[in-house]
Amino acid sequence: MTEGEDWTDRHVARWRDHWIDVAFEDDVEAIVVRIGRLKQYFKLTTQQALVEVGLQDFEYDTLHHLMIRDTPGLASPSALAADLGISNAGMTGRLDALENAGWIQRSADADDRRRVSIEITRSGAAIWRRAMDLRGRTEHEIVHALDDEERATLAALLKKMTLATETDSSSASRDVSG
Amino acid sequence: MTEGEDWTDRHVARWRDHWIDVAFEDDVEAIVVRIGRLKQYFKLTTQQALVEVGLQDFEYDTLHHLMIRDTPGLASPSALAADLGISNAGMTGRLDALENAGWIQRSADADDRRRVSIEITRSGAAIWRRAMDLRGRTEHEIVHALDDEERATLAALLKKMTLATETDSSSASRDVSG
DNA sequence: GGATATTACTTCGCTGGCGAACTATTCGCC
DNA sequence: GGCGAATAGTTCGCCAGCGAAGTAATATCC
Repeated sequence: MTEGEDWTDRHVARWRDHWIDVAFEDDVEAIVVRIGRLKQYFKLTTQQALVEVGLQDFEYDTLHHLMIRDTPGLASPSALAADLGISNAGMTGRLDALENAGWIQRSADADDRRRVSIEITRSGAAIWRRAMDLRGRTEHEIVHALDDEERATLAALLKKMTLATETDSSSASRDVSG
Repeated sequence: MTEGEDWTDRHVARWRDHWIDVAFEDDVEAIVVRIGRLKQYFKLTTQQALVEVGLQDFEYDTLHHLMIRDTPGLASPSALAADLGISNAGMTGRLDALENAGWIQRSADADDRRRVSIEITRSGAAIWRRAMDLRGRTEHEIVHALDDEERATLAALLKKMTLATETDSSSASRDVSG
């Protein structure tokens, strides 16, 4: 249809024959695989950006989710863990690291002393911003392989699918990372 | 434009104001985030499928990549590690586990005794098939939130972007998981 | 043809994350 | 108002994966 083949075209072509006894449609497979590969690509470029600002993956991930919540820069450990899709135990570890680096601050809640409040520090917010900025560049570049109209179409089609996942009452529609 | 808002709509709306001093376009962000969320959803449903067949994530991942290569069911450890995007050290660990479970078989190459050949066993192929089948169901369901024409459009738009990532000469276009 | 480099894989020490058990606090209810 | 259940977070033991060093075989070059 357009110029060349991408990895997925070759993948699907190679496998059309093998999928005889497995429920399989190439167009579904092609879409799922391309989504996976794009995500992976974004992940790789994000990692490059993180190296530049001196941030590890899990550190950025945590700061990012802390910032994009409805109460930016402020959260409880368990709420943040749920957003991130990690266990509470893992959360404790991440917070130890971040607190140690001076990017967040733990403080005990006065009213309910079981609760701990996580707050981003000035330097935490600053380094997150720097990472965001770098990360955005490659994403911009790739997504702008499409023109304005195509981007709008793509966004709408993707949304139709995300709505399907989010409406789905099953447990799999639980919180998911951005 | 369509019925409701998805998570991403709310996310972008919430953040439009905060991104003043960061290079940011909502349409790019919306696309990137939706891709991430769809990938995450597929990952979750795959995991559910894996629980049903009694396979761990890394086991399926390895068997899958072993099967979808140009030489299905046959590979060298390092080639497979490259496909999977993991280190050779990690590969050794995975192969130990898979060999132990009887799903793959290691054998020394006669010509070059540094080389090891990995081959999938009958039971390895069988369990992979079962997992594939289950995994495919949810993916089908979600992707079929779109009609035939929409799927074709989506596939083409995604391909335009994957081509951009794969053409990109930078190191980030290295092999990526499917 | 023998020293040196390269290649293919494995072993080692360490780290992030998980589930389960634990601690401390608050809620609910009679 | 006091006892059992629920809730919030941390500690503990374990596992998968990483980078670096190690081992063994082959390639290269004088």
